[in-house]
Amino acid sequence: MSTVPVPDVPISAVERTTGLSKDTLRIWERRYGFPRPRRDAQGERRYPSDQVHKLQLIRRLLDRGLRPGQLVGAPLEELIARAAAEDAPAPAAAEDASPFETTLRLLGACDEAGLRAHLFLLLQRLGLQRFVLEFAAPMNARVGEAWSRGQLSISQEHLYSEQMQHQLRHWLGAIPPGIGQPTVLLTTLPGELHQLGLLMAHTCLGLEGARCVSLGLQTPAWDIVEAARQHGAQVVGLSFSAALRKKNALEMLQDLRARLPEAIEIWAGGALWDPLRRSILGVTFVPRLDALPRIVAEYRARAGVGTAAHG
Amino acid sequence: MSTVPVPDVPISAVERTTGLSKDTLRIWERRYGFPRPRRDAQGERRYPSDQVHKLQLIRRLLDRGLRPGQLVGAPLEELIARAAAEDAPAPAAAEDASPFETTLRLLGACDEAGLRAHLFLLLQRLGLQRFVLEFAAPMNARVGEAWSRGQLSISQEHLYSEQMQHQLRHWLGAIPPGIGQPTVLLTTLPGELHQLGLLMAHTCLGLEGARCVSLGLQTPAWDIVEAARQHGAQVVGLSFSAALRKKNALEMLQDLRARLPEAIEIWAGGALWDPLRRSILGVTFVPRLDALPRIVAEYRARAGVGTAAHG
DNA sequence: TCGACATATTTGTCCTAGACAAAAATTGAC
DNA sequence: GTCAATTTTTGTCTAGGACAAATATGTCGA
Repeated sequence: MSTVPVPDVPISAVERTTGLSKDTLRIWERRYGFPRPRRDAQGERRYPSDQVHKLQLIRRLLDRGLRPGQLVGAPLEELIARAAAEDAPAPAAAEDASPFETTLRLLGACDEAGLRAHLFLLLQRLGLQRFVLEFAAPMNARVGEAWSRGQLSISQEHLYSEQMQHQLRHWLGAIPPGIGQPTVLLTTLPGELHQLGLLMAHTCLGLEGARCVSLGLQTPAWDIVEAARQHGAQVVGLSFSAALRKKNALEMLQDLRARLPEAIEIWAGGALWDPLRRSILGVTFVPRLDALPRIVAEYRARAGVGTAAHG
Repeated sequence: MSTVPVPDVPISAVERTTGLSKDTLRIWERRYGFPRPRRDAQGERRYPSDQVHKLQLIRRLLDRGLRPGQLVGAPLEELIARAAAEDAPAPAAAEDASPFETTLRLLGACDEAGLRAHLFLLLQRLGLQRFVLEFAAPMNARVGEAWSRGQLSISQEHLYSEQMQHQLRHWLGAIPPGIGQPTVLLTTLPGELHQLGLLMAHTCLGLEGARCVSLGLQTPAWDIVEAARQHGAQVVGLSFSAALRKKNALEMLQDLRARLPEAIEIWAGGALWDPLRRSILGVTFVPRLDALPRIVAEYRARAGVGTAAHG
């Protein structure tokens, strides 16, 4: 219990905490009658915290594929029931002792030290490549599911991402700085917030002997073009997560393809690509991480270059 | 030269790449006559790329403290002249061989391998603590300056951040997982995009023997409260960069303070705090990283606990 | 010359309410 | 069942007006 009362929040704060745009919040109010914020002295919207919580719950359900029309107007109890209903099916399956289940259990318990040790041992046991391909990639999907199902909180998902990043970056530093072919410039387009996909791709490409230069998240298209030139990259590697809006992602990708010299390839991987794969010429889609070795090999055959040792 | 013409971009894309809100873009157009986008078949704004570039230049000048009224209406040449005028004073000073100058030179040359080696050697020479306090902290400021002065591109700044992150995370993994006092939950508020500050704080606290749990970037206030409870944190450590809007930052911080149990302290550090330091009760401001040892010591004295060994 | 205070200007965010296209769901034909 | 055509749903965009917070300018006194 805090002594200071939690004040009703303005629309900008709700946009921040729920990820719903101001426009969306206003039009839901107009169409569905919810949320129904109070107004301050200037007539501006002030959202009570219970409405914000309900909006966050709605957001989670939306991410699971439900539609606003059925959710936004519904009473809170129904939302909670729906959330519970979707929680039921999955957790029944699978062996409890698998690395996946263990990870989820440690996350659920917020056991940071245990998680760190678990990931470390797993990496040592599998080796870096198998750790990434056979554990990290499916584990990411599991964590994402568990989060959207409400079984993990945002902070627990963050904890997972942070620990996994530590492991990957630690061992990534041990890969000899590439002098091989091709030179891949790794980054994401603006708006993308998920680092893990990029880091895993970096690891896989590094293990294939490619020379990787990573710019981290959110590089604007124009700067990608500049950087590709400056680093002498033959390939631009992009990572996408489900969080990126489809429409925006497509536009940005087309834009980048148009600005980048044709000789430089674009390899795009990550989530959310089923409807988009066909639509852009000159972009190689990486369906899964374990396709990267093949794609690198094909590139080398096409470009007439060998591995690091021969290039 | 690309065969596909670069398409004019919609307002949402301009918002993303320039950081100027849609409202701002529209009102500048109304007030200053710039930008002046074309309209598509539906009457929606389509910004040509040269206008977007000019907007990015304006944005950079705004960050240096100039005001929109003098910039937005001005012709491109004047903006470039102004940018050049502000570039003049700084680069004259300082020894060329200092680690700072060397880093900037390597960045300017986009020499990733050289940068990596330089940082590695520097870290080994100084040790982790001095590397963070005496090199990384001032270097960050230098890179930020150089960027806002237009001497470094976005991609070069990203490269710096990425390499520095590698070094810090690599050696952070070597610090024994803390069992000491206090337990600090490290994260940033939503909207924050800069990781380095958080990582440096993590390193400093780890070296003081505190038990650190990092959630990475952008944890909503409510989830911070939850996570602090679950991890048994005595302190929530927050990192702020200059990019975060002042008003939003203040509001979010007040909100968090109100929701968090009084027994849990908030330590806030980073840029942009001069005007805000006094305004929030119950928040300890960390003026610079090298103040952390003192703050930790004071905490221990106050709480009547020793270091890790005694706690 | 400098600081403190009152006034004026600048500037970003919020408001309303209407329009429309892309995405999703539904219907119909085969 | 599968594919195409239609309807509904849904988010983003538009316009100009309003206002308060941030910043600049002017005035006074030390």
